[in-house]
Formats: sequence, C-alpha cells, structure tokens
Amino acid sequence: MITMEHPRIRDYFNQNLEAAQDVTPKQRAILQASLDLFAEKGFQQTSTSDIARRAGVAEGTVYRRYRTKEALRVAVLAPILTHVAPSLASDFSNDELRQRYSSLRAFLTAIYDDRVAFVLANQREIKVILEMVAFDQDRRDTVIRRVAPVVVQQMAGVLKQLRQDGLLVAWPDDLVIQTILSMIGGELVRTALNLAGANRQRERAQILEVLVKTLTP
Amino acid sequence: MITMEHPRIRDYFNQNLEAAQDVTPKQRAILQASLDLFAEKGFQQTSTSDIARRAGVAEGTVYRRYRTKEALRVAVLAPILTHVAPSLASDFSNDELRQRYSSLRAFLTAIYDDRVAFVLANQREIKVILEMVAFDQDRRDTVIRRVAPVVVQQMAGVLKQLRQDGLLVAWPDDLVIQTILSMIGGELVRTALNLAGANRQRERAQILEVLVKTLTP
DNA sequence: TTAATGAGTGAGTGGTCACTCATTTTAAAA
DNA sequence: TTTTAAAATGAGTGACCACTCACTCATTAA
Repeated sequence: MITMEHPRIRDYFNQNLEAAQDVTPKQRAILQASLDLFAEKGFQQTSTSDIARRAGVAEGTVYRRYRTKEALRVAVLAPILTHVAPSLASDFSNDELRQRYSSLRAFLTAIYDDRVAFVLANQREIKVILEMVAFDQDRRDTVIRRVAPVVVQQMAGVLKQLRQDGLLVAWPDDLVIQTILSMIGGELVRTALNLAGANRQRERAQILEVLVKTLTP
Repeated sequence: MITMEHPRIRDYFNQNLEAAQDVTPKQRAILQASLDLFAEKGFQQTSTSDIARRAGVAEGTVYRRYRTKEALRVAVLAPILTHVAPSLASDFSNDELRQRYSSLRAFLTAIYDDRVAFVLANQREIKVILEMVAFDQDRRDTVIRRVAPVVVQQMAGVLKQLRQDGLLVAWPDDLVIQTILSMIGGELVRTALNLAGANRQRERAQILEVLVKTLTP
C-alpha cells in the first residue's frame, strides 16, 4: 500500500538524539529546529537567530556546541547519513522477505511501495540532504559512496534468485536496478511537480505494468 | 551522437538580448554577468556588487532598471523560460523530422541523444532555474505549466504516427513520455553522481535497448 | 559551606549586502 | 553651440548576519 506507515527519518533522528546522553535538551532542540528550518526555508535562508528562536534558546547556545553554522548542518545530517538512512534501507537480502518475492511483480510492487512511501514520509529530510549535495561534487561523492553499495548489495540477492527462477531478464544488475529506480524516481518527480493525476492507484498500476513488461525475460 | 554540438541556452539568451533594441549595452552586460555569476556561485552567494564588477558597471546602474536583486533574477530567467527553452525544444512535430523516425529505435535514439546533449550543454543555466524553484512551490508550478504542455505537444505527433504504424505500444501518451524521460533522467542522474562507467556508448546502447523493449508493442 | 565546572545567555562586533540618491556624464534635440 | 533628458555613477545607509565574549547560575565535588 502506498499509504502504509513507513519509518520516518525524523523519528529515528529523535531517538538517536535521546539515546545520546551527552546531548542536553537545549542542544537537542537546536538540532531539531535546524532540521525543520533547513527543510522549510533552505540552509542559506535560515539564520542562526531563526534557529535560536525556534529552539527557544539564546543565539550563543547554538554556538556553544557548533563552531559554525556549517558545522551545525553537518551535525544534523551526519547521523542521518551514517546511522539512520542505512538502517531504514529495506533488507531485501533477508531470507524471510526473499520467500515472498516468488514473482517478479510481487518483488517490483514491494520495492515500488517501499521506496515511494519512504520518500514521501521523509521529503523534508531528503530535501536538506539534496540541498547540501547539489552544489558540492565532493559531498555528492561521499554520500553516494555510502549509499550506493548498500542499495546494490541489498538487491543483488533477490535479483540473482529471480534470474535463476527464470523470472528476470539476463541483464546486468546495474542496469536492472537503474531501470527500476529510474521509473520510481520519475514517478516521484512527477508527484513533486504536482503533475500526478488524482488517481494514484491507477498510476501505480501503470508504472508497475511498465516495469514488469520491461524486466520479464 | 552524445558528443554532437547542441544549441546552448546561453547563445540564444545573448541573441535575444541583442535583438531587443530597448536594452542598452550596459544593461545587457548586467544580465549576462548575472546569469554567469548565478550559475557559478548561486544566487545567494552572488552580491550585486559582484554583478556590477563583472559587468564593468557601477552598482547603481544595476538598480536603474531592476528595482531588486530578485527582479534581476526574474529578468534573467523569464526570457529563458518563455522564449529560449521552448525554441530549443526539438521540434518533433516537424514533418521533415517525422520522416526520419521510421522506426521506434530511431525515434528513441534521437530523443535520447537530443535530451542528454541539451542537459549537458546547459547544466549551468538549468542549475540556476532549479535553484530558484527548489524552495518555492508556486514558481515550480509556474515553470512546469509552461514547459510540460510544450513537451507533451511536441511528442504527441510522432507518438501518434508510430502507434498508427504499429511500432509503439498502445499506452497513453503520458505514460510513454514519462517512461522515456524517466530512463533518460535516470541516466543523467547517474552521470551527475559520477556513477557512470567509463564506457558511455555502451551505457547509451543499454538504455536504448531497455526503452525499445519496453515500448515495442 | 565553599569551590569548581560548564551549559546557557544576549548584548555586542565586524563585516557584508541590498538598495538609495545627489551628482556627473552622455548624447540627442533645438 | 546650448539645452535637456536620460543614463550612469559610486559613496553612503541601514539592516542583517555569523559569530564572540564577559557574565550568570544551577549542579556537583570537595
């Protein structure tokens, strides 16, 4: 289901913060306010006094822990990129799950719903990451080198099995993954641009139809 | 060919400026310098004194025609969005061109090469537009409502003919276009992320193979 | 009870920036 | 040549912003 509940980065982020006992309540408020404001207005458009006001804190308090505004951004995004995001990546190599993907359609449906729900549930956080990464090739490389292998590895197992069962074309894994993610990404962009029609279910069925046709041997 | 020459937005932009006789040379220099600097450093990071210096003009001159920096940004991007970009959209409804797309593969190859070349040749200008649109839903809607119909209309003619000739699946135009653009977009993202392998030609062939398989009846 | 610690404070600082305006330059009209 | 209107100038201005620092105060150790 597209509308199913999905783990929100924000929740993991907060749990992560509460688990860290060296972070005071005010510092936690600062990190949460930063994440919110960066997502709402963008990093540049957010002033440190904005953050202090939203966190209910003096501006100096912001600078007690974080030497610069940029360091604050890193402090907000680093845990998301290192702990939170990977732990949210669906574990397709999980044996139990692998059983369920007895057909190509079932597998594609699962991935589609999972990824769409994940992105929709975490739009704001993803936006902040994209903003940081957009004009910085080095950071782009860092992020992608952390995420890409996980994605490929997660999917490799299922793809192999589907191929053995004669349910999947004999294309290289890279190409299959790129095809799936391109179609899902295209749909998400369409949604972000408000081009999606009223009937989400119908569009979902169409996209899945395209993918099934494309990836059937 | 991916490496073929492609019209650059910048060139059309300059031609557009020279055609407008009510724009003084200094005002033209200001618009050109703005586009360059916005693309190089981003809008926020570009100061009006930067623009004046680059244009070889006093800062007051910048404000003679444009009352705010934001108005200057609009003045730079408006012609690109209204005149330049549409005139650069490949005219697939052109009769001569339609003759050439006698096969689905020929059509897809043409679109792929055209769009990839266009984006690569105009990365900087596209970046400026994306930057403006990223945190502003209204502007996003404005831009998309100007661009989307053109794209759909341009392609509708060829798609109809291909379908009549039995060369294209009987899916709705929207879905076909979304599929094509998703795969091309995916490849561009892959390139932007430095994930593309050394062999561009091979990847191009693979993507086209996927699209041909997907869109053949 | 006193001393030490460190999180928190907020007025302050230097610097930058978007924007203004009194003045000068330019060039076309008279 | 003189007049005139528009274009251009650039020093100036107030607002804002990232960041600092001298100080407060609650908590904990001695």
